[in-house]
Amino acid sequence: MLDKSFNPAAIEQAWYQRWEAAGYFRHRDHAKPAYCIQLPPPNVTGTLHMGHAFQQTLMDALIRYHRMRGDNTNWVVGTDHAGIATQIVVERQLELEGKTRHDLGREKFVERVWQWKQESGSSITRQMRRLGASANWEYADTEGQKAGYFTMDASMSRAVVEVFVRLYEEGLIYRGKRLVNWDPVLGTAVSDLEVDTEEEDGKIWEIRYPFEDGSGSLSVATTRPETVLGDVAVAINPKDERYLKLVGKRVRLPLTKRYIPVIADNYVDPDFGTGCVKITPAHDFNDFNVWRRLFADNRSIAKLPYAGLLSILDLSARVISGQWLNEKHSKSDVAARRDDEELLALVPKAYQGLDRFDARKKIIADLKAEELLVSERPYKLRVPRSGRTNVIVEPMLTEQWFVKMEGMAKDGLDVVKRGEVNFIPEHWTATYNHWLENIQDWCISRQLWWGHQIPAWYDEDGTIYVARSEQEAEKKAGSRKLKRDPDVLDTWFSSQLVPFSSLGWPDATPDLETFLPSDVLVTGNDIIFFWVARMIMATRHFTGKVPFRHVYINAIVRDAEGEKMSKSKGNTLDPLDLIDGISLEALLKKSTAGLMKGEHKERIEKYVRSHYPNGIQAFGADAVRFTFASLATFSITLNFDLSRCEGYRNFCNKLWNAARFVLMNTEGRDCGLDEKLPVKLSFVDRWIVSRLQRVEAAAEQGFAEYRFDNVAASIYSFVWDEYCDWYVELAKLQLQSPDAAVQRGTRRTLVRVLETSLRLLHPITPFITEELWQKVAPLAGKKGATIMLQPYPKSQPEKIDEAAERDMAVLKEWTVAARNLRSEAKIPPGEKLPLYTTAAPPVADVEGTLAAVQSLARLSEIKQAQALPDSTAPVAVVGEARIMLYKEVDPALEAERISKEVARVNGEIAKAKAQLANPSFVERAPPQVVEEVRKRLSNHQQELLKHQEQLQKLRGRK
RNA sequence: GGGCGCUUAGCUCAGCGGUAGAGCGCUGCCCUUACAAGGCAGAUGUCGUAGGUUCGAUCCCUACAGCGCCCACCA
Repeated sequence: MLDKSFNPAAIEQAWYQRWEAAGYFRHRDHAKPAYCIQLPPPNVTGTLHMGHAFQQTLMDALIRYHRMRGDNTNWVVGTDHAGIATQIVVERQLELEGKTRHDLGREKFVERVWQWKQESGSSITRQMRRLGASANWEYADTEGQKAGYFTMDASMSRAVVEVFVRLYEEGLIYRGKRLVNWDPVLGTAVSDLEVDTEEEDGKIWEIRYPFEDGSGSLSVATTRPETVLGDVAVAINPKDERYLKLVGKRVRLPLTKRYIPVIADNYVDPDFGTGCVKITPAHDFNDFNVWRRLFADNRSIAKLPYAGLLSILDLSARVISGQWLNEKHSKSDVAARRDDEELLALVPKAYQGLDRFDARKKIIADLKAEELLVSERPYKLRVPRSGRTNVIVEPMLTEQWFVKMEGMAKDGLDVVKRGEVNFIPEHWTATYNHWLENIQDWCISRQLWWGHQIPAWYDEDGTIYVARSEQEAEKKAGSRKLKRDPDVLDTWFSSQLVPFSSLGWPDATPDLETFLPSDVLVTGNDIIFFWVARMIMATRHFTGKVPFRHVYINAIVRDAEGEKMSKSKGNTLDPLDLIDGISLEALLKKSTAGLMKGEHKERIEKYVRSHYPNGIQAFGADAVRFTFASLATFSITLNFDLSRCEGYRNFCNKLWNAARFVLMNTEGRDCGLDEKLPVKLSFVDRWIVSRLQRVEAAAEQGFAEYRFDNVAASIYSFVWDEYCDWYVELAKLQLQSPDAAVQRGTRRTLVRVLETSLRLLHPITPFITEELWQKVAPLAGKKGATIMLQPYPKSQPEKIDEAAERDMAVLKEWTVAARNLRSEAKIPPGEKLPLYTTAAPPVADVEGTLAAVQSLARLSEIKQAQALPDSTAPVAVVGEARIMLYKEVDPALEAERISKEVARVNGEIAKAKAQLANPSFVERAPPQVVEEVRKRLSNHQQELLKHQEQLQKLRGRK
């Protein structure tokens, strides 16, 4: 006998281990249709958060659904080496030991990262197992960790090198000196996507630049005064009448002895600020472009000697003495000038060595002192910060590797346009398109140690040899001595290859043939650019195929109030705490662990105490998964509500108890397995079977449309509202039947419908369904080691029985009406009363229906008569019939109740009449709609008459 | 500045051209031998505002308001 209530902890882990050990998660048979999902590989440093749990619930539901449908499923999983994130984690550890990575040296440091990874990495994959993820852990697992592939392992790395070499050979990867976003703390370039630009409160300053000839000055505005030191020109708009005559003149750069020219460029907006812009080409993207347009490729550069690329910051963003970065200036051009000496100290000594923000302060003070500061005003500006360290990035001119994006981007746009890849919900296509249409070349080199080292070597002359190995490079270089490029690749460079590298590419493996393209990618909208777009481009380029057919963009998980989850607010939830439960004390400790500032702590504690006064209950993985499925609409956000989770835990308990009831009434008895014995099915049996077909169809449709909410809701209401609330109650009655064939039919239906419901639910709630199925299935004549590999229920339209559904609707209507009379008349549940009716229910099985109503509404008997007894007892109108619950009640109260009914019906009548009185409605609306309204009107009118009759009777009594 | 999305019951959300739905919450009455993590009954909405299209609009169109997200080189 089952326990009285559902206890998830008792079953979950045991089942998972059994499934995994039995190898049920592996793909099985390449002759069957393939179904493949690629997991967005979580960072090895990561722990499971709500977003993961949500995504993985959906992926697992799809995988389990397709596995049950007999598909050859392969959920390819793995972890990402997460270059920057992981390096930071290990560097922090070293910090605690008082060391930096430089103390260890590159080789030892990388060793250390690997060591860390083996010991504490991939804890996230262990957490995924708690959720029930039926992932193919052994697939592409070259490290034997049962965590899938690792993007730094040998086979994945091989693909990375191969891709790099091929792209280089095709001329799509190049090395160049470009302005890039530079993180001065990490000391590396980052890509455009890794920079978050937020509006912040800052200041804008206006600075005066005196003319060389002493004829006055002009003013420029800036939000970064420290860059004054690197100015090489002042620009105005060529159409700006005010300044046109100044072009070619020189101004003195404040705080220095340099003179810089006034130039003209369309980039300048004459209506903004003073209409004059300082040009700092080595430290600003716009200025760099101006410089390129006007000087770099312009022969007139000879006339503008000092307008070079002047760098004034080192790679940690401290002010240096100043250095010309473009060759023309660094060599002969500058040296030939007369005023060289002035230039020797490009940046005054006073500023050298200062951090960029200290330099800013000093420069402002000095400008003030020299009366060159015109104004200082508060200003909202967009500040670019590094996504990882949150420090302000500095545009820095450095040698980096880039991937040309134009051609691949065009192809990426085409495959989506052609519908080979579809976004779900569809509107994400616009986001994808917009980015690809405006894509810039991708800076892929990072000045880090942890990652795939770039397979490029240089000889002493700086000639580049890109090769698959050092040997290959040496072969190319001949006798020259080589040095390998120290940089590593952007993490996304390897992740973009996952759709094919995980399947064995560059080898032509059977799995590559079978599982590419995968069926659907389930991922967050935040990595459409980082990952989704790049996978599409790379996979197309190297395999000619798309990586996946569908991209399901899942909602962002927020807290119950719709707030972003963040540690500093204390509103984060750990999926494992929802599964296992957690006490308030433990939760408090956990929420405030590892915090830097004391002031947050109080606020977080307050939040936690008020939201989880008793901690969090253990809901179990099934309830958590069901909650995620129910909330998976196409909305952009998902507000995770604990009370919702509790509701679905209750649902699991309901299912558990329904099974408990069924088992109590069927185990050891005749459940109709012997086909030779007669079986009688009532319309109630046929009704529940009919309803089951409809739910099966709804589930199939829901999965096909990725409407997990619809799948969950339709099964939920079937199990609870139909099977438990009505069928089980009526089955109790049928089990009392003296007819063995009726009993047999009832047991058979009870068992079969339950067994099918378990299979229907299994993709969403795997644990409870497995546990119950093991007990229920044999009673339905089914055998199997696991529900996981049983066929998913399929709707059989021939079992839809509309007559039974209609009759059941009448049964429900009568029952509810009678119960309602009881309730309104405040009759205690224990008291049984007779019910009078003026007509029989319009059903095939009148006797059976009346018996059911009598039982469900707790009536002593049902009597049919021409007229109702002359009584003030409560009366209801059900279809053609009037029914009376035979108990004298206060006529005034009863009159009031009926008056309410009359008012409601009158309202309906008025609405219908108004519609029919409109000639154009009657003429133009479809006939069946008009007919419907007519029928509704006539029904309501009849009902009204019956109510009025009763009302009169009651009034006569007063 | 450009783009996308949202606004429906107290809360969180489905519905998207023909009598407004769910979960949670709320109100009564019940520990009725599957389940109090439950049963039965019930209340609750000028479907953001203003126009338009239509026989008919929560649903389609336009404008406006509020909220959210993404992209963008205005110093």
